Amino acid sequence: MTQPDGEQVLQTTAASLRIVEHILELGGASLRELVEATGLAKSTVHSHLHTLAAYGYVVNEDNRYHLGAKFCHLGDYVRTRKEYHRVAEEAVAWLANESTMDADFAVEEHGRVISLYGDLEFANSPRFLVDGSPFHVHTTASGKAILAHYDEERVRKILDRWGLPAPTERSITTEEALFAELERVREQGFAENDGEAIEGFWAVGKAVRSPRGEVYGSLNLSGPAYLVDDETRAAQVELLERAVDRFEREAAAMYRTPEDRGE
Amino acid sequence: MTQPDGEQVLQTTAASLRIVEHILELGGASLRELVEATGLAKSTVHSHLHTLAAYGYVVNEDNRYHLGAKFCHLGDYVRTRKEYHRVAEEAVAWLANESTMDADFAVEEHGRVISLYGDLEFANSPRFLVDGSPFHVHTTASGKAILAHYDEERVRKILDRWGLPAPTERSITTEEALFAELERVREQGFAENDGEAIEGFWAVGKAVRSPRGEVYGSLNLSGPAYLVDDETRAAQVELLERAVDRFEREAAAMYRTPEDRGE
DNA sequence: ACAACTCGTTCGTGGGAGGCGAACGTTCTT
DNA sequence: AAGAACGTTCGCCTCCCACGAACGAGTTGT
Repeated sequence: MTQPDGEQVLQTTAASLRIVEHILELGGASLRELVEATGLAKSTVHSHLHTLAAYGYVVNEDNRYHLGAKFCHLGDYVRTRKEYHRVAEEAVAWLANESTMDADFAVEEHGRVISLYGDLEFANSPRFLVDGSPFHVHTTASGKAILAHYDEERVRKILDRWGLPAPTERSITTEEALFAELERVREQGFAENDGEAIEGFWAVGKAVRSPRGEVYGSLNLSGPAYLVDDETRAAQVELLERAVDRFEREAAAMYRTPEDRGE
Repeated sequence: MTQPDGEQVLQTTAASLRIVEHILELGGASLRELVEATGLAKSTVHSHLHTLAAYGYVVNEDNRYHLGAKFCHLGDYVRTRKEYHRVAEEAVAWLANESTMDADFAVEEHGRVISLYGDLEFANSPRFLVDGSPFHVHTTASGKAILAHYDEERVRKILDRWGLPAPTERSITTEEALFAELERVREQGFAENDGEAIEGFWAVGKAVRSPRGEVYGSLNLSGPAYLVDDETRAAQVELLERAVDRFEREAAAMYRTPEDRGE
């Protein structure tokens, strides 16, 4: 769950947002459950829910509160907002088709990694059940792939904010190790993740960048580690590289404007 | 845009939510634009944005505020929350494949109709450009299909809250006309919409219900009115009926439990 | 059938937090 | 270099949120 940083935030709004996240976490909740989860007074939670409901962010189905369908639309809007969204979707679809693994495209936001488009089979399987919450950058292939192209200061800022929690034994736990890993990523051109976020879950990721070097996000292939040997691993990297290459060329073409020609 | 009803709502939270919706409407906005849109003080808007950003609901890309990727996850959660979501997705995919029209599945929430799953080509075309915001029940095929199975009181409550605005000349504008239309929908088993929400945009919808008669939502086919003649119209209805039938049978099988057998 | 319990809703009050305006910082423009 | 435009920070005053208590509805047990 997302924690607020130490700074000054509007407590009323923050309480409402926390309630939303508790509903998400609990998969729908009764008033009582939310009172327990938040530690607020019954009447307080009630009025938050009332407000959220008035705006359509929450629905009440026989005394259990759920998130409203409005989030679907907001989500769709976010997904289609970026100019490159068609290209990204196509890339993911192509990868999912060519590979036996899961494919997705993830972006970094506020120092966390979030999957924007994805064709996820394994991740949703009972064996792994990846919850939707954003991942820490240092535990994912996508995060490392993206961070490898940031300058050191930007990386440090993220680490300062979120730290280096270790969800598994293989997770990176020191800044030193992370910066070494990022160097390795830059050298080999892609990032790998062998059970660093989720036990037994493997992934490769490669950053997608604009001609100017800004990082859009990262294309990734992932699946159960036991399916991966040297051969399949090489094949996944090969696929990724082709997908990223096409993505970057198409995005570049899309952004080309008269002034670019002049320069 | 969603308006709060007259009741007492938490003003701080409400202001934050309104800011979110303004960002959506404006497709990303600067602080100044939001100050103008909301009428609040610069510093006030700023602190709202700061709070929303702290929780990941808003991102700042070079001084323009956008909605955060977190909405994608919340949206995905909402979409997959309902137990029938797989069945609904399959039904939409099947319809989209069989028909030349757009297919979608919509639900009623807080008196508005919202499309949960959809394969929308025409609706996103420049000619129509359906914005994501929820529709009024009386202007859509899905809304009418759903309302036809509600009791009169429930329908009146919705009308009292939202009224009967007329986005086009063909829109239904009186309660009387709407109730007559709902009666017709019940008789023929499906609802039709000929440019009542959007000029030149046609749709048919049919409610999907549980064995107990609760309405899950409505499956719909839609597209440009100029593509529709008597023959295609009949074909769409035929497809819809088959899809709804399968949906209902599969959903019923899913919910069948030992106790249902006993009763 | 009644009482006891649980859970959701409503109401009135005090104190803290949110909204405002002014001042400051920063980035472009001319 | 001066000015404008915009984002950010600060401190105070007022209002509105958070609380607790009382109420109502629905459920269980004996």
